[in-house]
Amino acid sequence: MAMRMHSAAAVRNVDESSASLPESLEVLATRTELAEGQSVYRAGDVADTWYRLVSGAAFECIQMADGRRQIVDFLLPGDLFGFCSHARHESSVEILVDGTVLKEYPRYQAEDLATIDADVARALRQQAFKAIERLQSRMVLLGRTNALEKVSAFLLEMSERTSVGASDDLVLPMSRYDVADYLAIAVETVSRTLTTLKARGAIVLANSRHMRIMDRRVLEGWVASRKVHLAAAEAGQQRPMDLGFGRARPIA
Amino acid sequence: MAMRMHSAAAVRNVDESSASLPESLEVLATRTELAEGQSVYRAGDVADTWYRLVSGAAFECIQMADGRRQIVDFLLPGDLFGFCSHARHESSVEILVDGTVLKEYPRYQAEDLATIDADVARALRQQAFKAIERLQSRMVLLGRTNALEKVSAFLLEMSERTSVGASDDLVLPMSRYDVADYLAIAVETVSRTLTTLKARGAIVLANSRHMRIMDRRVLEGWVASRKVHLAAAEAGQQRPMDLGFGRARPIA
DNA sequence: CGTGGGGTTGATATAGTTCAAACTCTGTGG
DNA sequence: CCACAGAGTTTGAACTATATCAACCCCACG
Repeated sequence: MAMRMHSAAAVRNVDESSASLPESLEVLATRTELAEGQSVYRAGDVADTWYRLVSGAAFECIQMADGRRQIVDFLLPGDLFGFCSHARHESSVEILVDGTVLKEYPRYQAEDLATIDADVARALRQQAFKAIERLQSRMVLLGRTNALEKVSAFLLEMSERTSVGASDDLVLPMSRYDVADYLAIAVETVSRTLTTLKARGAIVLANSRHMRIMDRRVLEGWVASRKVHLAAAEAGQQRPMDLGFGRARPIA
Repeated sequence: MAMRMHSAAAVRNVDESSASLPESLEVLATRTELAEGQSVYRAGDVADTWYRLVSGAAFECIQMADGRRQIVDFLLPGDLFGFCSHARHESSVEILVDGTVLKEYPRYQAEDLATIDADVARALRQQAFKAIERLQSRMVLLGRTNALEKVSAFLLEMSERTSVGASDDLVLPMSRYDVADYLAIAVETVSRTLTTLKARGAIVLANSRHMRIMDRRVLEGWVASRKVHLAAAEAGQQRPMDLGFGRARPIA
């Protein structure tokens, strides 16, 4: 099971910082450290715990009847997960890198606390709303868009989520297979697309997981799936720049 | 703008029933009736209201820079929407059928109420969790799966969400274009796929929006994207039945 | 040094997009 | 009341992006 270690994924730690969970909730938490390949929970398990990833990385996925899987989200430091409106989980969560640390919050204790502490309730609601928005953005990406758009947007997303500052260095904690199941394209297509982006000078690969973004513009140029009001805010010539064979549809 | 009326979409009313919002929240609500084509809110609008659709139908969509749009959700009676973690909306909501009724809840009053009334807080959280699960299921559908799977799953979803009892009659409140933008496939593909399903005896079309499901099994047979533990529960021979040219991948 | 998982690259097949045209239905105006 | 108009829908034909199949490379590890 355990694969060999790639250059220990340089994902920042977010201990108390970005997550912004009230202290009253934090005292309920238990700390756990897990190894690569271990699962936090599986589809069908009782959903009696919420989690927050402190360091490392994981993914949440849904297994399908025919053996395929869809990775629904990559979990990075600060992310809250394990929410479920039922008694049992519909998805599974698996650890991507050795030594991933997470905090566990007993669900019913936390819910009880939320009935008493309005701050806790608000924080939870806020986290849920954020999750909804992230899912919606991801739907846009999954739905439309071609492989170049998907991979470009993926790199930008990961860059934004994992980098400490505005670094252009990017270390992916997941394999090409994982990326493929996240973007819902074949591994081969992921690989080919990265090669294309490399050829266009958008990125440079140190090794398969470690890359540097050389030209964000090229990546952004492919992402037509930006929401309009955001795109509009960028002013100027933001029409998807012609990269040689671009064929953005006529603007309605 | 206003298109002609199709046989007034037979969508059930869910007045106080399924929604299960606490009475204390309900007293804040305002009732509004809207016509087809009107928008409830647009991307960029201030998000100071939550909504619940009482009767009729609407859709939530995200407009993209190149003119395409992704329909993120169809809203049917009982559905709560308008949640937003920011101050402004990232998506738009448009009415699909004339005379759609919705209730409006002032966001900040509702949030204040949630800090006092734990029932309100719990109901909101629960609704948010449900929304997350629905979005995840939809991601699975969008991501993988071919046109037949998408359309079949769509019909089953709509049948489940709109029918009062276990009726096999299905009246779609939306156009083929809307379906296409929901499933992220071309209109032509939607049309062709429906024709295929008709030819296979899965459905019968009264008119373009009104159909009857003749053989649920055929539809379900295409939906390999069922989650495993659900599919497993169905026991027996649930391997995607051979419909002539099925080509489910080998089971890992 | 061999093994095996991950990754890349190539050749081929195909599902779905795109372009184009015809058809259906409903509402409108002469 | 019928003809016209136009959106919505269906069907056809050609094209293409991506999946699929297959080979190969690379590197860590035993």
